[in-house]
Amino acid sequence: MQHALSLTRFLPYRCNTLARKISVSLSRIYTERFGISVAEWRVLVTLAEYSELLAKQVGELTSMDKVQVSRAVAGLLDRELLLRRPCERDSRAALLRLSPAGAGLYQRIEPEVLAWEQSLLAPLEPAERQTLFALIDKLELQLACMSDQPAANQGST
Amino acid sequence: MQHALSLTRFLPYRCNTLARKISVSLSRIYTERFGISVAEWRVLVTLAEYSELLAKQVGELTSMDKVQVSRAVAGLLDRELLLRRPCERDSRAALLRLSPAGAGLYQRIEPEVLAWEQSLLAPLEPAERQTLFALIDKLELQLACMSDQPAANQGST
DNA sequence: GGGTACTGGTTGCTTTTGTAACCAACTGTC
DNA sequence: GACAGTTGGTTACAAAAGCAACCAGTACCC
Repeated sequence: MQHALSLTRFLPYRCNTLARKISVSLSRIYTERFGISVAEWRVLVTLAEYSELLAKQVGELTSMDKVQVSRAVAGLLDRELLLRRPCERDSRAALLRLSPAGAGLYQRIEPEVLAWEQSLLAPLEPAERQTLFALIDKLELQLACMSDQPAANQGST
Repeated sequence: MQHALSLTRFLPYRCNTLARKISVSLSRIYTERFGISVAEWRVLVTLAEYSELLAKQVGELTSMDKVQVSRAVAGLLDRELLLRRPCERDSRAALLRLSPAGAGLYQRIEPEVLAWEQSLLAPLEPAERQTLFALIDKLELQLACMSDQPAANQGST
C-alpha cells in the first residue's frame, strides 16, 4: 500500500504527544507537590493576573468550559484558596479572587513553574521562542477559520 | 502582586489548547463520520505503514501505552478491521495487520485527513513547517533530558 | 407585570482515560 | 527441570472529561 501519512510527520499526533509530555512534566510541580489540578492551576494563574473575575470570565481567559471552571473553583474554595463575593449587578454571578492563602500558595508555585519553563525552553534561542509562539498563533487562527467554513479546502467548488 | 506568568505566553497552556483544538477539528473526519477513535486511528495509520506488527511495537511507534493499544485493537478487531495471527516466537504475543476491510476504510479516510492537514498548514510556508517540526523535536528532546535529571535547571549546584 | 427566551453557575450521569493488579508465557540460573 | 524475575497483553477499578438537564436570576417584549 502507498502510505503518504506517517505519524512522525503528522502535526496532530506530534502536537498531541508534545502537549501530553509537557503536561505530565509540569504537573509534577503543582499536582504532586501541592495537590493542585491543571484546571485549578489555570484558575490561580488567571486570578493572580486579573485579581477579580467572574467564573465566566475565567472560563473565557483559560479556554475552559463552565463545568471545568465551576469544579476547579469549588475545589479551591474548599481549601480556602479563593474568596467569593456576590456581584451587585447580577446576583447569580460571583466575583472571585485569591485569598491570602491562595496568593501565598501561588507565589510559592510560580517561581518553580517559571524555572521549569526556562529549563524547557533552554535549547531555544529567543528568536526561536518568538517563532514558536507565532506559529502556534497562526495555527489557532487557521483552525478558527476552518471551523467557520468546514469544507473550503479543495480546489473545486 | 507582581505576576510574571500569563497563560497567553505560557507554552504548556498554548500547546495544550492548540492540541485540543486540532484534535477536535480532525476527529470530525474519522470519529463522527467513520466511528474511529483517536487511538484506533493511530493503530490504523501505523499498521498501514508497517503492515504487520506486535501490539507492543504499535505502542512504541504511537506513544500509546499498552492499555490504550489493547483497547484500540480490541475495538478494531470487533469491527473486523484488523487480522490477528499468533506469533511463532512468543505465544503470548500476536501479529496484527489490517484486514482488507480495514485497509479499504483507511484508504477512504487517509485522503480526507491529508486534505484537512493541508488546509491546516496552508498559512505556513514550507520553511515554516520545517521549523515547526524542528522546534517540536527540540522540545521533546529537552523534555526527555529533563525527566532524566529533574532539577538541573538552576545556575547554582 | 406576566410571559418567553437567555445566561451564570451547579449537579448528575455517561464516557473516556489512567493506574494497578493480574494471567500466561518466556528467560535465565542453579 | 524447578524457581525467580520479566514481559506481552488483558481485565478491573478509580480519577477525570464531556454532555445534558437543571435552577435561579436577568433581559426583553408585549
